[in-house]
Amino acid sequence: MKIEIFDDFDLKKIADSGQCFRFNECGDGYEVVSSAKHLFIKKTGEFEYELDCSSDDYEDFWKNYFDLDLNYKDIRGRIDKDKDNYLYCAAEYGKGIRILRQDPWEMLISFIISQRKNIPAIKASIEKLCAAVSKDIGTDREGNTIYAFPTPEEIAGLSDEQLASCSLGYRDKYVRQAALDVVSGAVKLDEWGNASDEELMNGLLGLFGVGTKVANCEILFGYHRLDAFPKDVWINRVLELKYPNGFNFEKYAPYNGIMQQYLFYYSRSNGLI
DNA sequence: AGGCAGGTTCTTA
DNA sequence: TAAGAACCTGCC
Repeated sequence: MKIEIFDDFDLKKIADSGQCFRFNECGDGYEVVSSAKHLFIKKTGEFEYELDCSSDDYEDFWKNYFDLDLNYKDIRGRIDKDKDNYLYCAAEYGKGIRILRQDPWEMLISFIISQRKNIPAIKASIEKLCAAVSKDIGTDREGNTIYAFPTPEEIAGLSDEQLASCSLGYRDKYVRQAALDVVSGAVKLDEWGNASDEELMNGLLGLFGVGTKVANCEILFGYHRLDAFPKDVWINRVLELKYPNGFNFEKYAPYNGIMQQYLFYYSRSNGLI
C-alpha cells in the first residue's frame, strides 16, 4: 500500500538515529523488524511511501509504530534560533527523525545489550539472539530469513551456551535475569506503562544491569515518554561543551527526549561539534 | 598490541 | 557518598 507523509519522516535518519537496531537499509528501501512483525518500506515520491503491508496492518500497527500522529514540525518550532542556535542547527540537521513506538521488552533487552558496545556490535548481538531462537517470520528483500525478537520465555529457555553464542559478554547474565524476572511475574512491563514516571524509573533501576542511562533509553524508546533524556557519552560531551550553563529542560518539556535525539544525531554525524 | 566502545556493578575508603 | 577497578567482545 502507499501512504503520504508531508513532514518529518526520513527513513535514513531514523535508521541512523540509534533508537532502533533492526531497521536497516535493504535494496532500495528499509527492512524494519519489531517484535514478531516486519515491514519493507520504500520512498517512492517527495511525500510518498510504499509499504508491503495491508491497510489493516498499517492502521493497526505501523502507523502507530512510526508515531505518525505526533506533529514533530510543531515541536521543532519551539526552538528559538537566536536563543539556542546549536539546538536549532541540530534540529534542522535531524529534521525527519521521529521517536518510534517500539516494544518495551525488545527495547529493554536491546539497551541492556547496548552498554559499552558500538552500534554495529549491538546490532550483531541482537541478530544472534534472534537467530538463537530462530522463530522464522519471513524473508527480506535480499533473501535473508527474518527472525522475530525472542519473548521473555524464549530467552529464559535458552541454554547458557546458546546465550553465550550471542556475543553478549558480561551482559548475558543481565539479559537472562531480565527474562526470568518477566517470566516469573516479578516484573510486569505492561503494568509499568500505567505507572508514574518515578515509579517506572525506580522499577527499571531495580533490574540487574540497568542503570540511569539504560533506564532512560527504555523510558523514551520503550515507553514513548518523550521527556526522558538519556545521557550517554555523546550527550554528556554536548552538554559539557555547548551547555556549560545548563540545558533549558523547562522550555522543551514534555519533549526533551526529542531534543536529545536531535543533539545526539547531530553531534555523532558531525564527529561532534 | 593496547585502547576503547551509547554503562553498570562491585569494592574500597 | 564517591571515586576507581573490573567486566566480555570485537574492531581499529
